[in-house]
Amino acid sequence: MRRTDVTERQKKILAALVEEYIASAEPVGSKTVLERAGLKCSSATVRSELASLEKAGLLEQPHTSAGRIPTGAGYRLYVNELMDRRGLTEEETKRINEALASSAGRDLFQDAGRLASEETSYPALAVASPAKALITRFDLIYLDSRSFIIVLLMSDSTVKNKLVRLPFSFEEALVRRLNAAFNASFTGIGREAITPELIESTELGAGDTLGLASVIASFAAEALASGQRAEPVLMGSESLLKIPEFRDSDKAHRLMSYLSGSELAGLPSLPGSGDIKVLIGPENVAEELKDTSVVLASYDAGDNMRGVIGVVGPTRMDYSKVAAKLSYIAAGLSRLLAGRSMPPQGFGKLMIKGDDTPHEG
Amino acid sequence: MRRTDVTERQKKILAALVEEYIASAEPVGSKTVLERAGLKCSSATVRSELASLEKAGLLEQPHTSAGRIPTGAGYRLYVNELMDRRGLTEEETKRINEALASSAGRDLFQDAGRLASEETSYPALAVASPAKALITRFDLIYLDSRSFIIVLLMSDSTVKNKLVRLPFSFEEALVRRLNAAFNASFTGIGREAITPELIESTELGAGDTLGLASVIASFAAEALASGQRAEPVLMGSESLLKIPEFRDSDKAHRLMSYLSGSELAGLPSLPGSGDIKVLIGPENVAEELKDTSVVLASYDAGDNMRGVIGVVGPTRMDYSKVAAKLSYIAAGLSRLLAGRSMPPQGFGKLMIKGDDTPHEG
DNA sequence: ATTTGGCACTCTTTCCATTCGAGTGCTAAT
DNA sequence: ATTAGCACTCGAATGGAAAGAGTGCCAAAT
Repeated sequence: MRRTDVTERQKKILAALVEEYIASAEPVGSKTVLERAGLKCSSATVRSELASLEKAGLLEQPHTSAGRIPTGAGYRLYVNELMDRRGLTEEETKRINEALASSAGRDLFQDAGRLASEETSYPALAVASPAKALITRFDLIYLDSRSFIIVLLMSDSTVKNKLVRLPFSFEEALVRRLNAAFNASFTGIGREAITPELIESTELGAGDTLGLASVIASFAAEALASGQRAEPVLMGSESLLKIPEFRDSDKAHRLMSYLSGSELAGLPSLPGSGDIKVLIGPENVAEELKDTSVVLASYDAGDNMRGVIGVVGPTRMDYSKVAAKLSYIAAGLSRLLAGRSMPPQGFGKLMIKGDDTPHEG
Repeated sequence: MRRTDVTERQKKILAALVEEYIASAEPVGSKTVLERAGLKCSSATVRSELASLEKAGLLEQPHTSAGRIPTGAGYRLYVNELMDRRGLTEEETKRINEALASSAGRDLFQDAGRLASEETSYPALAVASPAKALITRFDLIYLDSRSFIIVLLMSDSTVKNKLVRLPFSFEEALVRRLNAAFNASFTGIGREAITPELIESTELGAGDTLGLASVIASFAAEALASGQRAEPVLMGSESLLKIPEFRDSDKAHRLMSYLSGSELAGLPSLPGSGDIKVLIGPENVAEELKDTSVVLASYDAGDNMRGVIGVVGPTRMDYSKVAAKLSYIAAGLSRLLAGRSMPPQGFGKLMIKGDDTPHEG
């Protein structure tokens, strides 16, 4: 059971078996291991070694008289100690760089997720860790006697806005007074601090008899709340269907439903920035992921925000490649998001940060 | 071949067969038809009628000595003339109403898509037809000597914004001058009108020696462009896997890839608002959809915008139910989006319209 | 004490032949 | 026209039998 029980030769055998299994998706027998590991012994010897490894809980047999496949523990040992951490080819890094660069600016999360999925051919998900941003500043832009725009500058330097159009008239002066009042009492507070009492006192303070304050407060509350929930994007879930393990429609369906439906709440404590976290099969908490592996890479999204990008695949997965690619993509994201010190595309040539993805009629 | 060749009894038989096939997903034989249609004749008669229908191109046999299934033309006749357009049950309408109401405001497209998918148990997609919105008004909010916010009010009443932070200082007065200059020369124009010359003249006019104008112009151009492309959302594609026709992983994979990857450019000329369009199997232009059916409903998204919501499923589909549900959802969307004259959720009680979905660090 | 060749054994997979059954098409009688 | 009856067809299900892959173990060899 203890790793120290595993001899050098056994490690070599385990590594060969895992690699073969990753490539072939089929139980591996003693003969095949022998070939791949290039050992100087007979298949009988390998067999007895395999039996030991099985006793140690690193391998298992689907049934008597089939080859063996790694257990979760087997993969874990492989990933921790045996795996040869090769990097990416030049072509691969180039491809990733280009893809990230070309998506510059818009929908970076989505594009990064798509990229991760395409590169690994597994479903990918990307989350920006919830920002606990507060409101730094209010601006109310008076448009005409019945409408104005609320512009909120958040502490994480995002900007949110809403156009408010009312069925009755109000004065520009009122909007100005409200602007000042909100800047005074609604900045730097959390959602729970927005109470009916606060709204009422703001209303009184600004002389608002029309209820505008409650509209503004409502939007403020919404803005504070929306930052709270992470919004995971899932890309390329259809690639599951190409994986032998998920040829079974039911299995694929279960996993896809979980991925697309879940809040991904089960996402484990995020790894530190730049780190890679590999969760192998049974190590996953979520029941639905028990026989899949999850590889996560975290990136620095700037302004103290941390994001995670990851893929979900069969336990039989080229961990080395996948980890390298995710890691590289995550680094690229960090570079693009955290620094943002490179010139924007288009006409400009200066650094820009903000929100440019509105949608809604 | 001409529809007039089809006798009343044949229509009855066709209808029974289609309905049975929709329910069972398996070729239907003469005996089953007889039972379901409740005809006063024998199975032999039905058989000869079936043979006629087959000759007319409305039915086909997967192989000799199996039951029959409808062809595209068969479904078409059924949908056009035979289908009994029953409405929704009270429970169904209630469920849809509640779902739409609860999503009020945020991510309505996405939620509507999800709803459509859940209700029909087919993959659903929702598109807002591209708005050709122009910029109505610029507001530049000066934050501090190195940053300001650009707020754009678009002609479709959405609002877009961006926080700009620069590595050098500038005066509030400059920002004010630029604000006026952009309001003068950049409102009401299309993207193609934003030329280097225009930017330069604006720069000169406002006395901008720092290049701020080009940053603002760049964002303006981006805002004008982003409205142009429709952004389809696809929901519930995993439900494909529950459908017998798509138990085959390869088939499912092909379709899912098409749906998630495509620009949905193949979406046919949209039906008029309130209309339902049914595209049966081979009627679809896209090769990938040749053996699926697409049901589309359009809705009115306000401000002259039109959206489409639809589902993709097997040709064997309960057209009546699906059409009714989509139609009802589309009507609900129209109500929520076009009018928007109902009080917003939260603290407010007045009508609100705008953009509240920023994301990006 | 480890390694090895050999061999019996176990299971799955594949293949074939057979049967089974649903459904048709045709014909002759009504 | 309709119908009962029947021969026919073709896929689906059934049931071994044979093949193949791989193991486990033992006795001999190193």
